[in-house]
Amino acid sequence: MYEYRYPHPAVTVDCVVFGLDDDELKVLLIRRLLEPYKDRWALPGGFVRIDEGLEQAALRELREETGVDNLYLEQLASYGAPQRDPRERVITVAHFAIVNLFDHPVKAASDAREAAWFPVDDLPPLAFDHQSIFDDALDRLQNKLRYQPLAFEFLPEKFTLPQLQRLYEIILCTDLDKRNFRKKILATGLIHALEEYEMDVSHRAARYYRFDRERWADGRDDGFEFRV
Amino acid sequence: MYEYRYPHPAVTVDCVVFGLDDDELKVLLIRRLLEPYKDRWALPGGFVRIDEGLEQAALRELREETGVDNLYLEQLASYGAPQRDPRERVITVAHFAIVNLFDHPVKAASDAREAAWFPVDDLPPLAFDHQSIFDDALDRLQNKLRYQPLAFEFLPEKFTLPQLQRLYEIILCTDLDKRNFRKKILATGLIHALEEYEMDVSHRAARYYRFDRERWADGRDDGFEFRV
DNA sequence: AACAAAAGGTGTATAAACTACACTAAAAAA
DNA sequence: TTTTTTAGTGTAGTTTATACACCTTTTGTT
Repeated sequence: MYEYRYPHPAVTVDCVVFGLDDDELKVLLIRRLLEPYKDRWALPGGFVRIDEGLEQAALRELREETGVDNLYLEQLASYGAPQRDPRERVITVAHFAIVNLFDHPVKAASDAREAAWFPVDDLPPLAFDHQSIFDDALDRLQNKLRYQPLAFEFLPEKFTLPQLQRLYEIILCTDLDKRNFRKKILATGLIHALEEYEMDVSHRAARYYRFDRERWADGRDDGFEFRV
Repeated sequence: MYEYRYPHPAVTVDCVVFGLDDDELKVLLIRRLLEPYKDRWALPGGFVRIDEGLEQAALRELREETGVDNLYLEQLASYGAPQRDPRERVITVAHFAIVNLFDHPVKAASDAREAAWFPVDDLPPLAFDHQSIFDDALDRLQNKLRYQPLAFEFLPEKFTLPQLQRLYEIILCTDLDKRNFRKKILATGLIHALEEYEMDVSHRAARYYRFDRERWADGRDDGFEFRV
């Protein structure tokens, strides 16, 4: 047992993990094995260990519960309404994550837990306040996609412009003009054409491009001035 | 004593409170009375009580430590590096705040604690990881000022356009063109001219304007499309 | 009373960015 | 050879952003 002079809340991390699967934006959920909310779907997450950082805890829980390994992760916000967990006071530090399902398909979790990808516009009822955490995460994704190069976290190293445009259209729920989209995305100077083309498609093959991460990291001041 | 089956971190809130004072951007600090970092300056904050929300805790601590009452407050981020507090594991949920020092001058703290406003570009050494929390808060302020009507949180109900422009120039560390600034700020449709003018100035009196909070709250979708 | 000092207030021309829009090119399948 | 399907390209018109200089109002000074 651990003793404190004052009551301490428990602290957890939870992750909203987005991925692009089958031309749909999906989120990764796990089914709860224990009360409360037993059998309900929930965001992957768990208790922060006493000697690990927040991001470290999020990465560990994701690996343990869903086998997800290689991903983009940033902190989203903390949620601490006093009654959000019926067991005890629990404050959760929510994280926002993106996995590239092309290069790193998510295998079944190592333990017995059931994990599954759900389309973001058709979620089952979620445990705790996870629906509102999810809503905040989706807002963040839609906003940040407009002025930061998040899109490339969803895509393989080599991607085509129609693929990239579809991604924007799917996440932002909008139609974009093909010519204007290309003009803007190429004007950033961060996307380079490769001498490779699609194969095995039953129509004209699209050219592959890559995102220049180094250049983005360097000239971060210039910003990713891409607004759709 | 309080007992738990697993170790629990302590959870605190800390606040980066900005204010405009004497044509300078300042931040509110308190001097620590206890170890660790005794006598160092620190962000106001303290432990979250077991039955209060995070924002509620932030407001309470601010009132207790600095007497600040009426302010704009939003969550900034959480900081949980395992060794950030030498006593025990402490995770802090940092908040971002703005006080209007025109209408609500900050009186001395109720308890014996010393509180003071420091110019943001001339801070004393801070306790814990508070410098890096402050840095993040300043980034947030500078960014958000460009596309959200945060400026009005610093100013009195009635303000002049030169006053507003100076605020932008001070916070963004830049010079702005007077005519273009007025054009843009008025184009938002959220700032209304009053039939009142400055008095007791030894030069042409500036007109007063007010920010239309209701209209902003309504048409939030339209956004505060103000980019400097 | 006139003038100087100090800050407030106004418009226009140019450049840059954004939007709307329609056809040709390439590859495979019929 | 033709059809189907998707990739790829340019321009004109509109909107938005930028650069820039003078007059107005009030007070204080001579």
